[in-house]
Amino acid sequence: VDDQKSSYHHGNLPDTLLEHAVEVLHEGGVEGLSLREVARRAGVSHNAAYRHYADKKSLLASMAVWGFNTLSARIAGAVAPFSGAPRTRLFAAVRTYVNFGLEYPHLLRIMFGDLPHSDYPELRATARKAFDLLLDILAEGQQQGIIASGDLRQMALTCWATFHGLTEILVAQKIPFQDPDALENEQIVRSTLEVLLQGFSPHKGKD
Amino acid sequence: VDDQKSSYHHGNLPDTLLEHAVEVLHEGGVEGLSLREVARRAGVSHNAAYRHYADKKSLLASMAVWGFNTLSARIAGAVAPFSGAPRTRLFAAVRTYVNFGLEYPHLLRIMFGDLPHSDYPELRATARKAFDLLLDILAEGQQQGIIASGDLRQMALTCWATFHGLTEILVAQKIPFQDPDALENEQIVRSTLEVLLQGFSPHKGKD
DNA sequence: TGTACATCAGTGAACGCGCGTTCACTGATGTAC
DNA sequence: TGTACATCAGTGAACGCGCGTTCACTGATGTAC
Repeated sequence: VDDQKSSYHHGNLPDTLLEHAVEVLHEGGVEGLSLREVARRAGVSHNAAYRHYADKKSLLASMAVWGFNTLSARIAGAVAPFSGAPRTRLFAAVRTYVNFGLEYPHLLRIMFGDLPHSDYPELRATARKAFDLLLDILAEGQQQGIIASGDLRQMALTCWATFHGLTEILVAQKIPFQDPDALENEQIVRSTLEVLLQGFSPHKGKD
Repeated sequence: VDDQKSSYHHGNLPDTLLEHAVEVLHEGGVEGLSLREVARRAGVSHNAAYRHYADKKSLLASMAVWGFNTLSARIAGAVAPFSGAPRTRLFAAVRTYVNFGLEYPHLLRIMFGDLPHSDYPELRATARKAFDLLLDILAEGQQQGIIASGDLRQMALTCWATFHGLTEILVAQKIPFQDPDALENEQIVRSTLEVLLQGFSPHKGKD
């Protein structure tokens, strides 16, 4: 961001608005997110946004897309160093997911359902991209024999759902036991993943 | 509800408001929920609610409490016929949970986090009651030896998180594969539970 | 290099709206005697 | 059983607010010649 820039033309308003929107959302939730407030933060008149976003929902959609892209990038980054070790990769991935959710709880909610799904194909595509990262890791696990053969998509869905739900619960601080000896988030994530991996394991203990 | 009742005094406004609030929420989400609209539906002046609810947040809290109570009652009812069969009980419970979420998606979100958690002890208590139902079932499973010994609360948390997340994903229709041959919800729930139960199983296939 | 002009990106005033909440009130209810 | 009166549960008008969106506009930019 260059302060020397012309004070009339902004340079990169769309992205600047997006950044401030994410910030406003973070502070006040969806209820507190208004185009006017976002414009205010961007130091721009309250209707300048209409030059770049058709309406409020359009901005929300862009935020969700940004969210999925950021999430994907973080997961990809967290997973990269552990090539060939799907267990470690998976842990890195879900840990990243949970942390992302703890960092942007309201954004996560926008990403999942505050928007008319099918109206925004770009949203769908970026969500799909994030899901594919998970699929790849599980596929690798399957090749290495630590995950049973079977429908990978179903397993990926179960995995996603588990950590999505865990994130929401951690965010809400609605864990119904809040003892002083409560587990740290990190540990909760780890042991949840272990349950899941045992469930995915090919070594079935038939009884 | 008695139409013959005095037209001035309503009889049971608090509950009537609550019912309409749940309905309004269902139709328009949190964004669309206003005290005025709720009052309108109840056929009552727009400020009559203040006689029974201190403010809007207070009504939201009551809605969340209603949600947890309803959820608990449904789970208890679904689970009751299968005394002594924890596997079946667990399936009934999680199926009920998912269906509840599909029926009241916005309510579920209010129950989980739209509210200042600790400000509403009644909320916490009713949430806890629902969680205890799950704990009981898992405890029974542990006694019967189909669930490994270990921290029940951790397992219950994992279980809750899994199906909470699954519900959100199903609600959002954000399942990244939407093939015509996609699994039915019921089947997704069942196979997810099977993964989880294998994960909880005491018959560990150490490798 | 200089100028005319279309295009683009912003401004500021104004619109209509529904909201939460407060106020002074009024009608109905129930209790003391 | 009858009446006075406190209490309770509703009403209707009014408040101030911030919102999304539209309008006619103006300043900056870039391109054709």
